Amino acid sequence: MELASKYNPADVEGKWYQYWLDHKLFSSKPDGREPYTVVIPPPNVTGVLHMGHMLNNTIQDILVRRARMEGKNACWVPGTDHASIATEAKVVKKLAEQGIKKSDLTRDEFLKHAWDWTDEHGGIILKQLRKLGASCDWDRTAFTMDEKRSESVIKVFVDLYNKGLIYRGLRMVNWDPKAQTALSNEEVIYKEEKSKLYYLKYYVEEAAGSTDGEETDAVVLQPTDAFDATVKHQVLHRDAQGRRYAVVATTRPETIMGDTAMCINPKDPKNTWLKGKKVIVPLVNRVIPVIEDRYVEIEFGTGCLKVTPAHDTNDYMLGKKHNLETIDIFNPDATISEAAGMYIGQDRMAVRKQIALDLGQNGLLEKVEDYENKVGYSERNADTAVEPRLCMQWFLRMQHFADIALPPVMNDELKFYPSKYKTTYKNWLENIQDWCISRQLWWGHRIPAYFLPTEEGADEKFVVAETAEKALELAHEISGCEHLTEADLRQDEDALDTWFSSWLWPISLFDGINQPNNEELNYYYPTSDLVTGPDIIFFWVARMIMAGYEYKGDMPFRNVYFTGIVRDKLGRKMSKSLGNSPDPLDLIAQYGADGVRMGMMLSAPAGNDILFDDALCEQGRNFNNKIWNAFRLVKGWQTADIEQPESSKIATQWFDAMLKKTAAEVDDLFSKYRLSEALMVVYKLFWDEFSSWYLEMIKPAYGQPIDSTTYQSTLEFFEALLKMLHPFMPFITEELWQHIYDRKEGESIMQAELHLPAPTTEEEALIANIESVKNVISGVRTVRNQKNIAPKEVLSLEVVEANPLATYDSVVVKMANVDAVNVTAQKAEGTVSFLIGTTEYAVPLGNLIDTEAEISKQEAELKRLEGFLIGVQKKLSNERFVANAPEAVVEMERKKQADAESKIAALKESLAALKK
RNA sequence: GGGCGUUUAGCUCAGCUGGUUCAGAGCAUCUGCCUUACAAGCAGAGGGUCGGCGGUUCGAAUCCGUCAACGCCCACCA
Repeated sequence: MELASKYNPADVEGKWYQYWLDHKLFSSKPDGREPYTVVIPPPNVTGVLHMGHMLNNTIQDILVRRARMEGKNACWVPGTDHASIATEAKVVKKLAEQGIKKSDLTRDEFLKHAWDWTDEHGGIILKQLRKLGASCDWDRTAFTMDEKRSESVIKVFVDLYNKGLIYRGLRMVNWDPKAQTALSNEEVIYKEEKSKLYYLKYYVEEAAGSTDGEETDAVVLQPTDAFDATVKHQVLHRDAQGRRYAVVATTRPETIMGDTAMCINPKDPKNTWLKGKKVIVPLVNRVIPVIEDRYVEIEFGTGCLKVTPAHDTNDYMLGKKHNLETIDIFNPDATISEAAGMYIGQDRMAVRKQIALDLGQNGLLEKVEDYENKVGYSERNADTAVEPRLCMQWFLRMQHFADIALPPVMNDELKFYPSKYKTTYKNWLENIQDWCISRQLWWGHRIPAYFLPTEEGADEKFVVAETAEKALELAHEISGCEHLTEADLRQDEDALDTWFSSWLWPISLFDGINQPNNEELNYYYPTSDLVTGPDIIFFWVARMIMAGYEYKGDMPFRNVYFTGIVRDKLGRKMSKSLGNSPDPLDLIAQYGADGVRMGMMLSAPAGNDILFDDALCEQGRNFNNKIWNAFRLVKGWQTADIEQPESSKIATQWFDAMLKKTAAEVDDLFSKYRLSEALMVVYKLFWDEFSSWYLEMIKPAYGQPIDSTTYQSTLEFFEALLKMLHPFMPFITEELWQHIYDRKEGESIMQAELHLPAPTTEEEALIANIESVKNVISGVRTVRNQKNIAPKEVLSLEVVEANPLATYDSVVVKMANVDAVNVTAQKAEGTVSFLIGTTEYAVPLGNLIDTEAEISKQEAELKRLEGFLIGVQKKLSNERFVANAPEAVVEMERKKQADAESKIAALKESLAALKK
């Protein structure tokens, strides 16, 4: 077989992926083996692969492939999410481009368009995952809106409603005016923003000619005076005509049309004069009462708060408490409504500017200050500020769920990696708020609530049921009206929050809601590892834990591995607008899937953000090439029935030990989810130990055959290395595994088991000895480098007094290219020497030696050692150290001292000889 | 405002419950090599007061306190 000198991923990746598919190697069915289950975090159905997916799915694939090779029944279930709000927005946008407005379509017509869109773009991302090598059981591919999943969602909704955990109510919710839907608290992202603080004048409504005595001791401020929040006395404002007014600081002057009160803190000395008064809303001229509530911060602004119950969560709370009127001045798209009485139909942001001008012109604006505050934005429409809005929504009571979901995480039954996220989780659950689960969208699971016909003005009546037929039965029961038909019932228009379906994912994928305790569910659940980003810990992870305990009575997964966020090499988040996000498929085309996978993993320490750099993929690609070429070398050898050289015998024993040692390290690292370190360990094993040391030790002279004993061992080692690498680099390892021996059709490295025993004490000792041998060889090579002696030129090596590594001389002879390792009592003249441990080695160079340089080198070393010795002696002469430190530590120091002394002696002797 | 985390070589990071000559790895850099698997390579080398200060200890990168910088999460100050 001819092998090119460079590995070409494109030649093999597609071939092996198809092979795996053809032989159903990803497929899993319950059997007697231990299950290993992973459910994919479902990407948006119409999305495309980005670097975050790349990282996330590479990690999952590594875990799954490794588990499979450990003999577990590995099952990785793929699927997609309908992503209600995001997908609906995309469809609306596409329709708009065609000149179609959503409002012109019926629900069914719109859904037809949405399904068309989904069918067209859906699943692209799953196809892309195959390029990466993802070993998902594709036969199990699910969609959050497919039949089984939809049925599960509806069933759960009805169940929770019947349990009294779901309720419907008029509440202040986060409103996305662009998508025109409510959002959950978690879907709102607060951003620090530069804005203005407007100080508005609210004149006091004066009974004609009245003055009262309350203000006699008040300080009268002129409009030009500065405000001082810390004042401890009454502060009263009068205009030129002597009229009294209060000043309110607000960032949202456009909401004054909705003001129904002004609020002060009852303990605020500045504003006591306002107690019991009525004030006039500027421009609007509506008279509103001054109410008192401790909620108001005395120190903020002037201590006066305008209360707009319809448009601010806190104001709403105040409104309820003080029985205030609620005036909703916005339309659903955040333009000003009829109810406002002015600026009707204009956008809120435009009105803010306009009203500031109008207030100023009417002398109602005291001043404007620059101000930084936080404004909530929709997670899905980053440019749209969320508007608090009062409307009827469906909610899920969360306290019950918090109670069942907190303990297992806190007591580590369900483990988080890294564990710092336990705190985040705890914090959220302990301050849990009810979940707004309704969305004013069509794309999603429609809420199974059916309204009965009601007379004008009467309270709405509704029933909740899985189907319209069942709803009708219930309707008959509660209304007592037998003549109601399905047509009389009106189903709620709202859809459910996307996460209301994804929180069931680990159960619904095995149809565990529709068929509780079915065989598959009982086998695969709880799943093993969940790999996801910390940004969806509340959206998804926490809620899956809740649903898991509610509907299966058990955790949905045993471990959660939180990945970092993929950033560019400058540490910036990858984003479309910055254009700093490479297309993963381009990278795969350039470096190969294995190269990109390795590039991702090299930079992905658990829990830290990863700074992605193409250079890492290059490193990955180079490694592929290294593996490829090592294989070319080995496969190029001819075997012969000749005796195994001593050096090869040592080498095979040593590398066998190295394999065992490294496998144990890798096991340990995997158990801690330190995958990038595990990869690094295998990388070094292959590149440094196997390629640079082992293969060089056993390499026959050019054109010579290799003995078959060594050759067989080498193939075994190679195979073991491929297996260790396979989870990280599935394609190249399969390609070479198939070449290394003849394989039967259908066989795959995927199923090959790798289990190595831990190294014995003797093997550990051998490894340590070979480390010393390598140092000796490096020592000789350094001498060559310094003296510019070609590797080809044969040198001699002397060991002074005794050779503790004599057993391995054959290796030294071969690797350092020396004729022999001779023990001498006294170094010959004209040698360059170096120390390995306490043993002195010398390379005779005759007249090549530069005595001066050698002397200064050795003197420097002597100086360093003497300094070191002083430090050790100081330590040992410290009585408290000798008395308090453990015996082993003291003993170690004594050895250091002895070693240093002997080295110093050797150096001095050597220097004396040089100086002769 | 509360909480969490980070700070170690030019870059990205290891260094676990203080003590193996402990200051490490990969990449990058420098020097010399087209040596018959691989220049996407080989052989060597240099590089850090472990963020600052203080403390505990015989002994601190490691434990405690404090300050600083950066990052993230949560929170109803208009």
